[in-house]
Amino acid sequence: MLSKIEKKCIERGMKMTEQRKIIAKVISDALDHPDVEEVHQRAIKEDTGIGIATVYRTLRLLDDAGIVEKHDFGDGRARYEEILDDHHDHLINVKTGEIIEFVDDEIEKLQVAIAKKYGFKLIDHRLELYVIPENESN
Amino acid sequence: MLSKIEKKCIERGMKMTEQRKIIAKVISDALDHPDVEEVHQRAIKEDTGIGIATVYRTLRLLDDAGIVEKHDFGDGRARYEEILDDHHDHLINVKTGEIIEFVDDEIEKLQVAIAKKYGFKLIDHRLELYVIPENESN
DNA sequence: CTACATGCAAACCGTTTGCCCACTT
DNA sequence: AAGTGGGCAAACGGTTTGCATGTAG
Repeated sequence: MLSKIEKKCIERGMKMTEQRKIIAKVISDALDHPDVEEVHQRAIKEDTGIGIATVYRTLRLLDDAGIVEKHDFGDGRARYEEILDDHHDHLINVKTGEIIEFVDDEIEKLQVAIAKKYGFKLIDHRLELYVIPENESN
Repeated sequence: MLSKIEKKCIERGMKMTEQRKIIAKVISDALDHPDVEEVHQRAIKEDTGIGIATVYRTLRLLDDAGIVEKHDFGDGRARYEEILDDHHDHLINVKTGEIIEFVDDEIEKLQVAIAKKYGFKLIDHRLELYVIPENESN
């Protein structure tokens, strides 16, 4: 009855405290890209005692373990999401802050090709499209 | 004998003080993507008195005026480069910190198409390829 | 039982801002 | 001469860390 994210944590050798379980669950349940503050708020709903420092520490651990991905969408704080099998990039509606996930195989391939062209191997990338609703002027 | 970056500043209504001229020149002369500290260091070589707050203020001004572009390559501080006619994206060698500029029209077009597909207009994007030398393992 | 995790508050670090003086226009 | 810009140091906001205590393995 361990969740799959908890299993991953244990595989990576993490000591699973109550707090870490809760934080892992919050991330796993999230449908969005919460920042640390938000993860903290959600965690607190399940166990009042969790400190924000623990959230920071755990999120870093999860990031290092390759279980979550840390994003920086340019608003000054980090946002997190669980790494699942499906890779995707992000489209950010700058009017509303809404974030849409998308995949485009062609772009993915082109990226690898570009890296190769310069003699490198692509190990990571960041592609973010900042957009506004089609009809609006500014 | 005004440099073209200075001309742009004046067009945008900036009062051109000695400090701003120097900072503009530093940016214009830069072949790399200096952070604020680095711009400050280079500026100081031409006029010992420039304060770092002025560098921050001027860089922000230049960014707002669309004369420079502010980048965040994930190392915790902002980096700047002059906006010229050539648009390009960045390839970052994570082993050395070296930054290579590249353009790929096909990727550019695909981005516009993706935004459109979701009903948006692309106003900005960020594409960064994090790479390592082709032969190295990690 | 011991090494490691937590909570709290203080420290950090890049960046911004208030204040008062200096300079551009 | 008037109003904007600059320098300094203090404030800020997100994140990290030292320390004493608690807890998973």
